[in-house]
Amino acid sequence: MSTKYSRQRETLLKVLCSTDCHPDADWIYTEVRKELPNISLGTVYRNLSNMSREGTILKLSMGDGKDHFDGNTTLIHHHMMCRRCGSIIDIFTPDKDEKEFSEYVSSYAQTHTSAIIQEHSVMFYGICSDCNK
Amino acid sequence: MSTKYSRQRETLLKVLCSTDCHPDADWIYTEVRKELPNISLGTVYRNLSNMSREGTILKLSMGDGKDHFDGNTTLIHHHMMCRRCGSIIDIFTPDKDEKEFSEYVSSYAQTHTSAIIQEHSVMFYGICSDCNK
DNA sequence: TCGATAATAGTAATGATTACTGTTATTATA
DNA sequence: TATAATAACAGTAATCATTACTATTATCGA
Repeated sequence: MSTKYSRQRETLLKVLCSTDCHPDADWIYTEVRKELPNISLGTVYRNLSNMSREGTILKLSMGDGKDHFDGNTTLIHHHMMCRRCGSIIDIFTPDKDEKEFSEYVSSYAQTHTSAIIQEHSVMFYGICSDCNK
Repeated sequence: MSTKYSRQRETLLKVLCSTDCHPDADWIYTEVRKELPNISLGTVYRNLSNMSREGTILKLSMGDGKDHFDGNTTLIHHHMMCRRCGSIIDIFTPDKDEKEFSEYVSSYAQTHTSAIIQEHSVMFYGICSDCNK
């Protein structure tokens, strides 16, 4: 069951990678339809699900009832959800700091449990700079 | 609009606090019905929502499509979801370490963004000790 | 005891996501 | 290039978690 090319998936990925707004499936659906008016919502969901499972994109569950997606997987960074406007913003940190941070967080948990820690995700909540003006 | 007592809420809280399995709304509904057979699912959701907003209980969004709840808010701890069985387990850490950890995580983000960081949640993913046997 | 109203039960509605099915597009191979 | 196998699709129905609505009930202060 090798992966076959599809224009739908290519376009979807292009749309997702050209924004930093961490959209949900419906936003992506709306945007992709501007280029492929007949794409189906199921196709959007299926591709988002497949690509996040494979690690091509990132799925974010921030507790607002729907999943958000991030096309930027090359540059490690964190996310904050604004309590006022609901937007999700990136928090970029220097690579060297990030390595240390990630190591600290995972080993912090690993030293206190007999389970095997494979991954972790850190979510921040607060007020974005736009809402704070 | 002061809060009035209700046996439904009391029972729900008692049920939630007497387990460490981080149940979802439906599990809680099933359990509470053993004591209050006529409680409605809406009442469960409304109370879970109210109590987590007030901080009486904790809502966990771990990315499996539904919310989980934790009645233990007095002892700060972390959570890991098992990739194999889906269960959520607690990771307890010494109080002094926890303070330092929490401070480190939030200041790590705060020094790299102009947004106001208010809270953070750290979720771990891996294989629980039961699944690792 | 009574009145105001918070909370409820029961049900309908919503919103996000998944499943299904017949059709289309991709790709390896003849 | 034609063909055959099948991955992916469009369109739609179904599911699941959650919220909204409404008439009734329970709490609680006066």
